[in-house]
Amino acid sequence: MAVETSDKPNLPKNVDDDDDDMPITFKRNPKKSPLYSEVKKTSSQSHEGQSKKQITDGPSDKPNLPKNVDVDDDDDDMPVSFKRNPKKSPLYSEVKKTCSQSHEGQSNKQITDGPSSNGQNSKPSPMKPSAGISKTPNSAAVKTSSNKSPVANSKSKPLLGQKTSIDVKKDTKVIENTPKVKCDDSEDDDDDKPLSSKWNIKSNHDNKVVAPVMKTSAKDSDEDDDVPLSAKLLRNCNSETSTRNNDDSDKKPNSKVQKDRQNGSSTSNKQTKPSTLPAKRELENSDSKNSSVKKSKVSDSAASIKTKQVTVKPSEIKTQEEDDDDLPISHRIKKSADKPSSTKKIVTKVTKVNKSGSTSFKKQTKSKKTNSKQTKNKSKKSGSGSEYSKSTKLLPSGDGQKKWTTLVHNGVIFPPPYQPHGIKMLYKGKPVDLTPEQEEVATMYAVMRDTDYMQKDKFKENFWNDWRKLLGRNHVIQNLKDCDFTPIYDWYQSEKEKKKQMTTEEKKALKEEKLKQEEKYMWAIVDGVKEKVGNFRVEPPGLFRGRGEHPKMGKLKKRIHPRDIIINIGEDAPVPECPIPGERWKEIRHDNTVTWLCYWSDPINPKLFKYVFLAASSSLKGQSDKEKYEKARLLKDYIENIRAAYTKDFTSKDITKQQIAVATYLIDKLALRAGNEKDDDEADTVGCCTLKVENVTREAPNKLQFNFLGKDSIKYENTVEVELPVYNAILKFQKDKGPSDDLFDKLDTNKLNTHLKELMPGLTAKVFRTYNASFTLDDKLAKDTKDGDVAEKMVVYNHANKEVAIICNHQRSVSKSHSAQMTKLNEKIDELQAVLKELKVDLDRARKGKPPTKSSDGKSKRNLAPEALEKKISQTNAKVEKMRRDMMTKEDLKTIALGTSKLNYLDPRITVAWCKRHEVPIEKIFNKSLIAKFAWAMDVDPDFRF
DNA sequence: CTCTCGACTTGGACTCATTGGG
DNA sequence: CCCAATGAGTCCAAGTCGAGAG
Repeated sequence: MAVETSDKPNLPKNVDDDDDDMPITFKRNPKKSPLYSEVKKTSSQSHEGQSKKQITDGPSDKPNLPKNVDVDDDDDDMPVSFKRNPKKSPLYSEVKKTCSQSHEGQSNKQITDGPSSNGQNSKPSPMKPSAGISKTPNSAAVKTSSNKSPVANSKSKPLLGQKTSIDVKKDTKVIENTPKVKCDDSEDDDDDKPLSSKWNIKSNHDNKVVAPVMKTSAKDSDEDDDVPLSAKLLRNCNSETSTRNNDDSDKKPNSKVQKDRQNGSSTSNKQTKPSTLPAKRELENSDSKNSSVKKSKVSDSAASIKTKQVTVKPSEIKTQEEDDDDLPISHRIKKSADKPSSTKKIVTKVTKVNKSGSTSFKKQTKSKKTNSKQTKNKSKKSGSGSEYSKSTKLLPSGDGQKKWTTLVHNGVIFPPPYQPHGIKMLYKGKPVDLTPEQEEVATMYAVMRDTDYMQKDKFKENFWNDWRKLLGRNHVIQNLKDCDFTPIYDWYQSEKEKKKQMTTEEKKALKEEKLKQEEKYMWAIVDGVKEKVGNFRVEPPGLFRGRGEHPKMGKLKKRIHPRDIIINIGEDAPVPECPIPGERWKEIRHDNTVTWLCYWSDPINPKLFKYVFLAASSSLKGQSDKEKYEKARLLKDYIENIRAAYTKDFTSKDITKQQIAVATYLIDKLALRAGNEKDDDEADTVGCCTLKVENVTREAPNKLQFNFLGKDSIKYENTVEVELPVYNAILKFQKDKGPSDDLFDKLDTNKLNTHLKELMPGLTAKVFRTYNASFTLDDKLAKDTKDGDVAEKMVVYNHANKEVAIICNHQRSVSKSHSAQMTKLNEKIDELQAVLKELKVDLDRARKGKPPTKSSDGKSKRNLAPEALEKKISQTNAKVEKMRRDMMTKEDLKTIALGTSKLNYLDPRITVAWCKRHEVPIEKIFNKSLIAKFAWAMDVDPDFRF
């Protein structure tokens, strides 16, 4: 059983192996119906990751299974969505989190008063109800659900019951008690039972009735919903204070008053003194004092509130946390567990994460609700409509939902002002005087001499246009051609050299200095928990380095000032002091429906913004990451029917439908990106919906050759065998069009996604990438992992990872030294071969009692026993083998980037569970930052399957 | 409905620090 | 111990996608 179970799920993709073999599937199916369903699924998945070029898979897959047929039939009659939804709908809604919540979220947004607030206010409004898509009912649910679970079931049967019950309990607890203590308990529970297990379980159970996933969510949401994660965290943190969420919300109203606070500048002035102020301030006293002083407007109540909410002192936090950071996660977890009461109320990040992780999905749901509620309260103060809020479960992940309750941070750090070097460049051979501003830009250009940009006319042209504006019409310098930047370039090189020459100590000192300056910007306190900030450094000025043939490359990206920056921070938090004397922030907002801490508009394209977010290891990011993977897993339940549906539409008379079907097929099979429309002032790249006729070449009888530039102008080349109807449809779409016409002229990403959403709640084009990537990993690992040592298992993992990278077309440029390295390795191998040869000769001689030959340099060698020689030979052989393998891998991976998929597409729970099952240390696969980022996945059940 | 805005994820290259083989 | 290769971390460009405005 076991075997079967495990196998089944995975089967599908056989990239390498046997695509055709339906046999396998078939064989298996017969046995267990449940399994069979799984099999089927798999089979349907035909994609193959194979080498980029070749993906051949058979279309055949889908058609085969009997079951499919059934399904299909059903489906055919009604839209897939229909069938399924009915059952699920309720659940489903939960999952989504919907939002009917229209409550206000707005209030938050509110803006700032600030003088400066130019028009910017337009933030999105708060929450919109996103409509829950209740519309789509599903009927297929039953089937689906039954299908999937087999695996899980078999595995965890015993556990199931248990776990489940536990879960429930846990949840309950949580909900009910607010007290921190309880929370802790709950946490513990969670820890014991990995999330995954929960999920699995649920899904298993559900089987017959409802789609697993959904159910889960439903459950969760119900229970947990009331208590937002953040709240829990908060509690923990504050436990001492005994502050609760409620308090917060209650207070809010008051806080609202504060709203009027001035923008940072004024505030900052007041605050000015201690730079650290902000950080410290939340603390108890400091606050009260400072706050009153600082914020003229802040009401006392507000201040007090503040105190309560953020109990943690930043400084303290830091210390603790920092300590923790050094520890391995596991330790940290433990530690945190221990910490509780004694230490401040600070919850370590890890703890938090775990917690969230365990329940995150649900929690999230609830948190939203709660949030919305709170928000409302805030703005209006009254309305607690909890019920109301509840109804709004279905929030679209998008926004409108409250993301935090309290947010404290110190803003951003600016690059140092330009230091003129005074080196004169030459114009027509003569030194030219430049103002510091002119020199700064000249230096940016000079420094790029060695890059490829210098070969591009567009780059030079754009640079010249911008620089010329700085020089002024009548400047000596009249054209770029006669400019010689060499002196500046040389100066720059020597500066670089100097830096390199610094002693380690000097470097260290410098580093420390930098750290000291930056430290306060590195952390934010979100709902009482200290979290790392992602990019707190404002981008320095420079020349725009667009990728591919970007029309704006070389343009001057001007310096960003505080007056360009909009700060988002808790109402009760001190506005960060403006680091540049005499300047002030553009605007201060208190919008808790978004996660950014700051933003400014992109100087190159004012329509775009640059945001400062929390780091990937933050729970806010972790939560959404987890949701992403859960959504992808949900797709697993729908994929069969979705495939059946689009297959059916390959021949639809409705051209739009047909295009949607084919596009969906390509996205599913090839993991193409959606392909939004692009402006003319962007590089000309495409995704699925924007494919041009010329990007796809047909090769009879049924192959399609793709060739286009995708995101980041990375080339996508692939020839794939497709199902005949697809081939014919492409033929039809290309007919009577020019090479640069849109292949899918009736389609855009909006329509496509709208359609996808009818098939599955929350489904969008990019979910297929996540799904296919994670599914492939899970499948490959299950299929290919054999007994062996860690190194061998790593090979299996890396191979699976590589396959995913190929599917997703994650490329990297070949390193400059690649060929040199290969040559070197080859030489070494040759050398070793020579040694081998000699050793063999010596062995021969030794066996005959003769002395060894002389070594190449004429020296005589030691007389070795034949056994010793044999040993040496085998060692050398092993060495050669290893080198060969290394070379192959290196050559193999020279253009493939494994990191991207690991970071963005592979559900970490697959990896963690696999590591647990096969006793591979997780550190072998995830580095420190990945472990931090995936903290939410670390307690997954070893039986977890995607 | 379409277009634009806004927020957030994805992604390759660069930079800096660490590592490990000679 | 030294240096190149590796790997971690940073940077910031370039996508995706929801939602509101028109």
